[in-house]
Amino acid sequence: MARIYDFEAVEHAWQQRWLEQGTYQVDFDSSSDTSKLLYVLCMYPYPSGPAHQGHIRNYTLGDLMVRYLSRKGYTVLSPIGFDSFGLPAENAAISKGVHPRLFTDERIKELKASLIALGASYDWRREIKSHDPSYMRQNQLIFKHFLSTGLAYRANAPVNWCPSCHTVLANEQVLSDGTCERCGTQVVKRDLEQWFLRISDYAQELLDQLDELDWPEKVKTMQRNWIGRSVGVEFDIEVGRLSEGGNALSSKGRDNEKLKIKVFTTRADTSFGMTYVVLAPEHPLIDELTTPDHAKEVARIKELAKTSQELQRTYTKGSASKEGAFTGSYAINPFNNKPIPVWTAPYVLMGYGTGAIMAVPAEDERDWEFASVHGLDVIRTVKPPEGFPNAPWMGDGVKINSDWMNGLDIETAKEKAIAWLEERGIGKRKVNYRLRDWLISRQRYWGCPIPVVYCSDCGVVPVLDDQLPVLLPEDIEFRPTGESPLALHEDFVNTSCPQCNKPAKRETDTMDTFVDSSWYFFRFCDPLNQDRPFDRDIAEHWMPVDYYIGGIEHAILHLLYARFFTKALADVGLGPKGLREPFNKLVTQGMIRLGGSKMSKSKGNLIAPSKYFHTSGADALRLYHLFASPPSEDLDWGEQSDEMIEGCGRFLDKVWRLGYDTPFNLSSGELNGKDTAMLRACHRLIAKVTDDFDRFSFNTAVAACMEFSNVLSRYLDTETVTAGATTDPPHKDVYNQAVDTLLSCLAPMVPHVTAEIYQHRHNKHIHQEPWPSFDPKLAALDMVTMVVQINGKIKDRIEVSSSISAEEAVELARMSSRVAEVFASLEPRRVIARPPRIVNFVT
RNA sequence: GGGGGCAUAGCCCAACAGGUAGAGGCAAGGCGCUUAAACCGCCUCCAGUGAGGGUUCGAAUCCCUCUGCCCCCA
Repeated sequence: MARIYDFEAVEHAWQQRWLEQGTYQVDFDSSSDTSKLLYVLCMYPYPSGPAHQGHIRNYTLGDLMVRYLSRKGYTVLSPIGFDSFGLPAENAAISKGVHPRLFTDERIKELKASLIALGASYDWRREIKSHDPSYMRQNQLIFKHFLSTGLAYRANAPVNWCPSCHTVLANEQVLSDGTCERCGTQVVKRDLEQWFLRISDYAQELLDQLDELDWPEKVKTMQRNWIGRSVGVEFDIEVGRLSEGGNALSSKGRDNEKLKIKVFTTRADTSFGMTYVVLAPEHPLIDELTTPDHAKEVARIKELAKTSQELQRTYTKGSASKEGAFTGSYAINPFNNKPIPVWTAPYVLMGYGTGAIMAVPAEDERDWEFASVHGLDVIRTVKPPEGFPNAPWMGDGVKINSDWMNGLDIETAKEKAIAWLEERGIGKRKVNYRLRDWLISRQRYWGCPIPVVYCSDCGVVPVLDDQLPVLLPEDIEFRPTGESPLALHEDFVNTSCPQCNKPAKRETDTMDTFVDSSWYFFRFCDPLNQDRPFDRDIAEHWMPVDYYIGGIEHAILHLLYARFFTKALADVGLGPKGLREPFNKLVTQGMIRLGGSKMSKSKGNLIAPSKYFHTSGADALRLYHLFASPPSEDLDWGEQSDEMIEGCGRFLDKVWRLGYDTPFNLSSGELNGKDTAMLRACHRLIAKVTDDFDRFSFNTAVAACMEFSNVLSRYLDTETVTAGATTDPPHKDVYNQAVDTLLSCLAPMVPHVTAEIYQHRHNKHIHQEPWPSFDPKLAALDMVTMVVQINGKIKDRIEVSSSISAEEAVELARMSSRVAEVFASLEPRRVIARPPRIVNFVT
């Protein structure tokens, strides 16, 4: 399709100019007016090669905000970097034999080229790459701070282990049937000593401070659910003296030490309905409580738990969820001193609460199903509504079968039950969180090494600061089995103890890449700092991020970890003291879909944006992304997308035609009615676009510009004017103002073509011009159409002044012929007037 | 299984505090321009808002039920 300007040349020239002149470089200056500093940030990308449509959408939105806010007089920090550690690079190394570093650097180059070709405005001096040694060094310094303050610790935790590949798998590498994605072998759980960050210490604060954030409610809700606060009680259940045959419990005869099972419940009111106890198969007391005649069954359950994923274990209808085994032991319900059987089942997880539950089948769905399968007792303690079927009842009701709780409501009974346990020293009120500590160990090569050394004499010793960063060895072998390459690298593993200098072993785990992305926004404020991750004062001036723009898929993990890091950094003295939250306003963009599913590399349904740079240009592609749907909605990439992008290109051609060459024969006399109408349209456009930008409604801003261009082209009537055939030519000043207004409003969205036309017209840089202002009086319409209704049915439309009073409006409406007809003989019962829009008569 | 979002013309989408269902674009068709075509300009076509109920003078908008699609959690 032929275009009237050479968009590739124009776009390339401006991109070079912005790069060479450092147009969007900003610096912190203690004299700057801090109220005029803004920080606009798009989530930094994982470098997957040339940009995909999701990137284009994200970085177009961010760039628009940067350019718009700059012109409103703010100093806007707009950095970009690359989240460059991660599994894909390592997989490529295994399958293609490319070194992850080369692979990654190549892809960063490609992605960076796409971002430049998109015309996005960044302060490139601040570019960060997570795999850059200077970034790794600071990452490791932060880890050491966390280690010395107890925020980082080591503990045993189960990992997904592929027995055939001899390797640890991330959850996403385990298929839904529990097999290894690479070799198809059944994955098992295996305990490993691993590193954790104590995010759970911050659970309450992470929950509370959500209230203050200008984030989409949806994201806040997801985080609340993820943190999963529940209030309840933790109490001990003694293991009793009865065995199955009614004989004294044989178990190792520990008379003086009664065995106790600790359970957590949010429904202490149902304690009288507790008919059994279930331990997680990994529970430390399992072996002690299992009697010899049940050992085989219990062993089977333990094995089952090892090989199933958490999802399968807890899923109500899942195959593993109803499995379980009796241990042979009995516990004593402290409320009524009755013996109840102790079971073990995979549906109870060791990682949640105490790893043991009191089971109340009558008031819990999963317990009910389990009890039905295994023939366990059910005792209702809440009276279900009349006619309720034979099923668990979780709703409100009066307590029954509960001794001294009978007749109470659930809330009161809960309180009394907790108090009862506390008085007797059996239990304690407790707040429990679903949020668990963050496991950051990855048994991988392409990540930031955890900077510690294991010495047989000194134990766990952090690597000295002056020996940081611990770098990844370059000469590394990647086995197709996926074994951790670092663990196999003798020179890397064997080192000396920083304390005693004796031979020692290096930690071979690397950090979860979410660690890298949990503080990069701080580093952007002070990216070259060698001594510290960043200077606190400088960070304090830019932080928090004013607009954080990124995909909804990061609603939970990344955003929660980044919030945690902000608090933790402040608490260990690295971050700005009072800064508890990193992202003030969050803008989440919807996904790009193709054929109903998410467009992604793994699905192989990418439509590469690069071709559009050549066929329609970056401006047209940007405009399409802004125009096609509101940012937060998903965008379906369909057959019409190409046509719409072409349409956007046609619109830019039109803008070029309207503005590049000034037509001849313009008037310079008095303004006539046509001229003032055009002038008012200018003010309306500025008002509309400003408002739309402020509320992230870019699709309507584009539409307003298109509408305006139609008005302008009708006003101009180019053909007639250039032919000199009109007796009523447009006014020169009005025409110029109209073109400049259009360019000005479009500039943040389509930066190249507007810059080019503006340069030609005024020899000035449009992106450095102030954002246009408007006169609200001129922006308002003076005449509007008022609707006259009778009983809500439209009877007439009248042109009225937009400032009409209610009385005048009713009077005019009554004079309307169809209304006058109806009300010639009867009076309306009611008149509703909402000037200047509507008058409604009710008979 | 639980929570959330969305549903308006053939398609993408507007309608901002309940007040004229249409701003803009894509596609289709027609006319003009042209030797012809493309480009360009003008015009036309097309829905009563997923279904049903409720509140209201008035509902795309608020409430309830249902259906479909998507997302998150289990």
